[in-house]
Amino acid sequence: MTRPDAPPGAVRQGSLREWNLAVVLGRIAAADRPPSRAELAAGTGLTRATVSAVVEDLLAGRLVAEAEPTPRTGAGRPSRGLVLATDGPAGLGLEVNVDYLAACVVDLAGRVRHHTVHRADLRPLSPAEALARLADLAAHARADASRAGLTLAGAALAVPGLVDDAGLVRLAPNLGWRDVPVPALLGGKAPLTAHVDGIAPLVVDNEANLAALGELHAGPAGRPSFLHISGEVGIGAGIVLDGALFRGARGWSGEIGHIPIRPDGPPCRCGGRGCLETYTGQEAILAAAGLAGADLPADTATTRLAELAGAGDPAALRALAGAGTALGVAVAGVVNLLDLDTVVLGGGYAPLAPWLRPPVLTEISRRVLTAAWSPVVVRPAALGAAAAAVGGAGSVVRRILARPGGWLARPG
Amino acid sequence: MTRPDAPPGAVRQGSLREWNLAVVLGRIAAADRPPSRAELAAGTGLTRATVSAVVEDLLAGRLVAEAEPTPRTGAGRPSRGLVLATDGPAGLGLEVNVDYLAACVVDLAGRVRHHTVHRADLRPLSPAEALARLADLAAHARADASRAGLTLAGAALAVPGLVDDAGLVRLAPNLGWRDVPVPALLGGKAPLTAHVDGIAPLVVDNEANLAALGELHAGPAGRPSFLHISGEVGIGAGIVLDGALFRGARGWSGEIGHIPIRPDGPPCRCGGRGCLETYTGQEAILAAAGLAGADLPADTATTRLAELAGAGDPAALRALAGAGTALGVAVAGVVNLLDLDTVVLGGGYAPLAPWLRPPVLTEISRRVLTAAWSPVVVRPAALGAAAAAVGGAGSVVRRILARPGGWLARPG
DNA sequence: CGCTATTTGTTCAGTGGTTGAATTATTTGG
DNA sequence: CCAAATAATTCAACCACTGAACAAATAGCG
Repeated sequence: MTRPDAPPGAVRQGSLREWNLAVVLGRIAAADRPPSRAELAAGTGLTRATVSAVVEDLLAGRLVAEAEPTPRTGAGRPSRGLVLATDGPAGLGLEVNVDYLAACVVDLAGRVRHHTVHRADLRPLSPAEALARLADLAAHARADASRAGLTLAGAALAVPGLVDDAGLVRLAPNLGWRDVPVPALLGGKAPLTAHVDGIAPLVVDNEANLAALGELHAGPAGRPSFLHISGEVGIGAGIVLDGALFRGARGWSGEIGHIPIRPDGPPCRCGGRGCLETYTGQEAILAAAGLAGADLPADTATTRLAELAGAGDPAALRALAGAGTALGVAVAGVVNLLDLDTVVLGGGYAPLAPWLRPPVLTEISRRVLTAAWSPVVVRPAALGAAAAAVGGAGSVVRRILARPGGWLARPG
Repeated sequence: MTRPDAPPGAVRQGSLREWNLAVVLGRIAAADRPPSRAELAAGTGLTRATVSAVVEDLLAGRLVAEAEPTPRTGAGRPSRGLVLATDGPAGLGLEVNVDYLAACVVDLAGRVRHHTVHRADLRPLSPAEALARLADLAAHARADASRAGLTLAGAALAVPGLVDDAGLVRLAPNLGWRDVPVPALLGGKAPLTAHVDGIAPLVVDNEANLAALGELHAGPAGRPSFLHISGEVGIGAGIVLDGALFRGARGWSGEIGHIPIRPDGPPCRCGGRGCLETYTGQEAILAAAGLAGADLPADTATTRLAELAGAGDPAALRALAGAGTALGVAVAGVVNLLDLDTVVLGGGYAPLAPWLRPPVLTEISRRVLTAAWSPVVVRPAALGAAAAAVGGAGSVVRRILARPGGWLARPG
């Protein structure tokens, strides 16, 4: 059942050590309390001698550190717990969205060590201007990280749109961007991050994908499968299957907004009819709640809607119930198809979760065959607003954890 | 982008060789013409010395053989091409379905070396009786394989229903089975297959899953993503993502039949309303075509429907157009969500593909955002009726190819 | 026919990394 | 203060890969 796929590449001599570095580091990262070398040996099946040698490399490379000795536990020589270093490599997470910019730094242990959000309507700005502002935030984050002894090993930028492999933003409708070569505009002058073999200096990715990754790493260890729905102007989803983000054949998975709800429903700007977005998109919900004309920034309008619903406003409640039912119909189909056990309401849906959750659950229990056996969890996202930036930064450090060889081999 | 997941297990000394055995074997399996040791060395990055040593192990273990020397090619010592052995391990594939039993043997190279189909209405029989008959087919297949010099290394049984990890058939509605302990009933007396470390002697799996695996292995090499739809009485789907079958959080993925098409459509036996199955299930299509009362076996009825449609019968054509449109609506949602590039019409849909394909394509082009960029292929299944048995047998040999160590370490 | 160029496959000393057992280090308990 | 217990390190042995030299087998050419 595990890894039925053919091995991708050959294994050369040194790969052995590289692999075991990753194994031991992964165990340290996944442990709930600092493990000793002996426990690592027992857990991995390696000998204590090997674990000692591996750990020595990791200590020298500032990837792990020895924890403070614990008070006392039993007889024998006390163990020295190992923890992920908090003064080694870190990831830089960036986000451009319609009404804010964000930058954050996440260390190896997954802790957010720096976080700045710059609120502003980005739509009037050109991509170059917006990215120049973002570069300022990034420089500030970099300086802050440096003061804390952290080295930025890579960066990930979240964009609300379709991105290709080279970091070209094909289309970000709500920003009004089209074919924007982000890496050239952002990293133009000096490189943002230190060069680390195997880590891309800047990855540009869809906001929904990175937010889903953030949710993945914020949650418990394991290999969960869930759907993370980002309800913004458009509705995007990040799909995590067996603990890995699934990007699709061309990297464009997650277009849940255009799942048909009623084949002959209202026309959608995608050309189809009755797509989910026409029922549950931000504009549709606000219009149904009577907030259409207000022309507030998206963020404010959602907050307003939540306030109205909390106060019992009938139009707001009706709008949210209708949206939740449509969302539930779509989600039920997805859960039936993929057998997911968790659905996360993120982005603009997170603050509306108290009102969206019940109708979604109703549709799931009505339509999902296996819901009776084992229930489906529907919950708001654990990470807050700028989840995508945190998720992006986290994806950088996760890659270092998965392949520490590149970091250890660096000149510095 | 490759393997961002943490390494699952530690790497001990001997794993190195084991891994390289799999790498070299995988290259031999994927090559379009028998590769030489030198070509393998160049392709894998290993030294010729290492490849020679690895190949020696594979030859000794009857996993590969040296091909007949080719006429002539150029200067230098002639190379000795390597091919997968056709007298080594093989997989046994079995299938229980509503109106037939099947058994087949597939060798390492993926060739079907034995295939028996026993047509009979299985519904009147008890599970024990049906499985006793299947055991006869299996014994015959085993004897035939033995005569050909093949050793059965494992078996896979396809069942049209929900199966749990232990091989217990929770529910197979069309067979009328519930909580049937298949392994105990089938393998009761003597083991079907030789014991091979790392290969389960008998895997019981959903028919749609194994049929999708068959389609995966019958297709070109690579890591494709596609949806394989088995249209029988119920509609199941096998989901292949990045070249691997996706089973879902609990192993129950693929319930495409209960994707909502119209939230307020006709009631479905699942308890929901307007599920795909109520539009495109075999019963629904036959009823719409006016073949409902005939009470033919499912297989015959489908053939009849294809004949009528081929002769231009208006009711049949109308029924198929309607079914295809509903199917297309569901498929469009799936393709939007998962960014698949291929949809395979299998099972009972394969013979109906000429009529189902056009409306499905219409809905996709109308509703899938990225269809304009890069088209979605909709095609009938390459494997015929008993695709699931072949797929199951193939999954056994694929596992040997992926982890040859277990086979090589066997006592015999 | 014999020689050279060329490519394949094997042999062998060398090396990196793991193994297993012995050894050292550090604490608790009597 | 010593024995028991557990943690971590040291070291010779071993396994698998590396690199280079070597043997094998063929085509081309005079």
